[in-house]
Amino acid sequence: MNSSTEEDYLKAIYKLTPQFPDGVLTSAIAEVLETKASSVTDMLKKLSEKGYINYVKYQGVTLQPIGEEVAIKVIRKHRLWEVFLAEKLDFTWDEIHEIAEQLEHIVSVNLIDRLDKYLGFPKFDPHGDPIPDKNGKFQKIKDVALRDLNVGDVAILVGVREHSKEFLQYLENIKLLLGSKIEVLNKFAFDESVLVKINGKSEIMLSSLLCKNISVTHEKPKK
Amino acid sequence: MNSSTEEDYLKAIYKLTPQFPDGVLTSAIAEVLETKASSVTDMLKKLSEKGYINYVKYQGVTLQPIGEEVAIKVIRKHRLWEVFLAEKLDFTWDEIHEIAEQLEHIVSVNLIDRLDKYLGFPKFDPHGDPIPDKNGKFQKIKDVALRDLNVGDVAILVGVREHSKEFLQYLENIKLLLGSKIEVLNKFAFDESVLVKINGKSEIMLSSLLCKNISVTHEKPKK
DNA sequence: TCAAGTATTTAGACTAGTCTAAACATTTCT
DNA sequence: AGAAATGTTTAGACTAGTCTAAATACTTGA
Repeated sequence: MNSSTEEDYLKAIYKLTPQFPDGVLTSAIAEVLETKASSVTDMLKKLSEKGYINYVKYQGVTLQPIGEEVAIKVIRKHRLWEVFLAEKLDFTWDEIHEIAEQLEHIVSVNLIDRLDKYLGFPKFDPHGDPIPDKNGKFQKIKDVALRDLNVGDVAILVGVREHSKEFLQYLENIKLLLGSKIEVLNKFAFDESVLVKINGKSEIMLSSLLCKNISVTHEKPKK
Repeated sequence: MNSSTEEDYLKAIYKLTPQFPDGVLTSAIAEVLETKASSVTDMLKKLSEKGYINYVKYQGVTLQPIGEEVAIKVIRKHRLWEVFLAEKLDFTWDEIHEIAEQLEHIVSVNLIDRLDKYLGFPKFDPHGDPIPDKNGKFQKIKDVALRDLNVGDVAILVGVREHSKEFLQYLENIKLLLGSKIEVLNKFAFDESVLVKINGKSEIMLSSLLCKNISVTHEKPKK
């Protein structure tokens, strides 16, 4: 059994792995967990002794299969609870994350599979991120940043790459939600802002930073 | 903000208060929390300093209004989650308690009120215990132990006074559930066992211990 | 290649919660 | 009332996790 702190570390390492393929750095973990590097070092030693990770002093850390399994399970729980909060309890995009941060650590053999069934085995969470199934498998969606579309392209919003309250609240405000249709009307090179039409209705100018953090695809993801 | 350990202590004190009206004893708290008396003493000092309880060395402890409020909130959360687990996820009577023990500590201003609404503002949990509303008010049901009925009495099962897995599993097995109709056919003085008919169908002999822990009433509780 | 700068680890201290063993109160029994 | 039994508290130690400050390793760049 792992403590919820251990789970948080494993999840953080898992999420950072794509950016640090040959070893996640201590400082990167410290930053996402909002803690100090020295605390991270302590925990890495512990997780290494327990066999969850491969840790070489000063060289960063990679997950062992068993550690990845734990991380994926936590992510599965997190995302299923997010679906529950959004669909059943009508929480908005920006509210669900921090509640799910707590719910993801609830321990029960059956609970999460029953919840999965109750929700109809959803494949994506409310932010468009894929939900691992019972066996830890999930579909990787081939998405692209809104920034990389060309004028005239039409796409569907399938995910966000940033989960801050401010960002998500802004998207809710302008009604730019999962599944929204986005047409690129114009792109302005000088500040990299993009003029789009949302769901064939409202036109709005999106900043460079915004466009970098919005994932879109030409195909609608299958539910 | 209170830690979940503090919440557990306040809840335990609250539940023990009826048995110890002028001061819950350290040893009683230690027993229900499955911990040592010395640990309890430490925590009582802390809760006392924080103003949640009234603690006099060697004299036991009573709740301050603010402590009672915290306890009732935790109980509200516990019981609402139990309703969710039983009604939405089809968990059985004996499984829901330990999952709810974890869920009761989830912190969110809105979560529990939304859950309450989603469940249709239930007044009783799956064990027949009343659920405090938003303001901490709840109906006290006037129940009586099955043991105290007379031959010929007919009653409805409205609650249980024991929450062990073994006890609850037994009741599930013999289909003696919340709302079951119970007719007292005979009482045997030598071992205080009772012969009953359940829902007008099966006849069964119930032991003294069982009858002590089953709460019944002549009126059906209003949902 | 070696000095300077940056990142990481170690050392030692702190908090929350727990425990055992010893000291101290309270209750009970004669 | 006083001794014995029981219950409670204190003292000191332990674990998990965190922190600051100092020491150490790695990286960069002249």
